[in-house]
Amino acid sequence: MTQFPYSSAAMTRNSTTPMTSNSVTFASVDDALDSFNRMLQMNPRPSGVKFGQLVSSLVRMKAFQAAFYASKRMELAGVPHDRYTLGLMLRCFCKLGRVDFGYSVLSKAQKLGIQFDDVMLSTLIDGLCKVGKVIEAARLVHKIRILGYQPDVFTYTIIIDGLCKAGQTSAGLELLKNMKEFGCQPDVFAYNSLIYGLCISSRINEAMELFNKMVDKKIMPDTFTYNILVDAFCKEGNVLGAKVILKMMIQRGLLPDNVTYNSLMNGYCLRNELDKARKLFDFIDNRGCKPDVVGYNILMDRLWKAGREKEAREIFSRLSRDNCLQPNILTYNIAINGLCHHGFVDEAYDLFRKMEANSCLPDSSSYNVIIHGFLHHKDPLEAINLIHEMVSKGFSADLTTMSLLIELLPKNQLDHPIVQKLLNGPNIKSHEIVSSDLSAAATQGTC
DNA sequence: AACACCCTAC
Repeated sequence: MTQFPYSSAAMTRNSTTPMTSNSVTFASVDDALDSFNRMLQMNPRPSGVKFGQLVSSLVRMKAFQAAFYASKRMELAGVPHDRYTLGLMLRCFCKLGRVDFGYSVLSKAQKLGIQFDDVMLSTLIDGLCKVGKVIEAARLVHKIRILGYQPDVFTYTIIIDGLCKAGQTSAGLELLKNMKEFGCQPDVFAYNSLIYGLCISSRINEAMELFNKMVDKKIMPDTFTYNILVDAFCKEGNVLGAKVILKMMIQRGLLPDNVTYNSLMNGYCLRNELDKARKLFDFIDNRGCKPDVVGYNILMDRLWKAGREKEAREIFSRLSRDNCLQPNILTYNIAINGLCHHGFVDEAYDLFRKMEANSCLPDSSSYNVIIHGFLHHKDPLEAINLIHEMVSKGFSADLTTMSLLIELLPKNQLDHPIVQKLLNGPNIKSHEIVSSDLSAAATQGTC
């Protein structure tokens, strides 16, 4: 095992990936940032390549905000960007939903005389799709083709995925034909995107046809393919269909994973078979393939909804006791919602306030859930304060929350100054606030 | 160095 030389914390290379000179893995985001801070203080400073490796490790941990900051600090410290670090920065912006800054990375590359490549363009196209700008993304593909870039199987798959998620599955199927005509062979990724698109548009029969077609073409379905189909059958309440797919999956030599089990558990719950769902949960637990956070979330939510309070609470505390698992934001939102619906609003509020300390910042859903709790069961005036707090943090109260507030608030409170402000003042869109720091960096002309 | 699946609020 090779040690990254700037780290005091224990650090491992990912044993499942080949050991390459530019891949380095940290145990946690904090470890990576500690290492980064040490590197910045060193004299002489480590090479740009080492900084690039570090930023890359943050990106692989999906710590995009941290990766962006690191990359920015590296730049301010005078370490020059190269094609690699600019590509990472672009990826961070796109993953954070800031394609606008993504474009500025490209112009920055141009200014620095760094030629951007197909990978960077594909990253940008994916960023556009992910913020719902599929048409702009498709136009960009057209434009780059004119400029002489050849879209490859990645680029096409990104657009197909974007079209499917925008509800344009038929256009996605059309693009599958077109890419073949352009000499680009679709792979398992492209088929998975389309099968997923057909499933979420309730076209499960066509999804199965496409599945058979890909097998005919000797493109081997993988775990993702089977998971998509298992989930689709489960959501239809057709657990028998789901089991057929599961059997096919196992016959192919693929093992069901947490995603498969979670979908099945969800399927049983939707059929009101909560006790198979529980059995399945315990079955996974006894198999060495532990339930993951999502599994806990699904089961806890369905138990709350079935009014099985004691069991729902037990699932939550079991998750909190598990050393390997961390409740995520959805865990809290589900628990808060369940508590509120059963009248435990004070307890829900305590949990809401504990989120931050447990390194889970409340999001707009957390606020909406607790505010609904207050509106329904307790004190509409307290709800006003919370709405004010959420808006001041840059989240928007959703329409349901606002209309519920107006409905439930005593008439003599409607002219409450905070209420008037909420009703008249423009709410700040969350995405404009979440990355206000990114905006600051952008307006300084540095990115 | 770019792409895919499972969980919340009405």
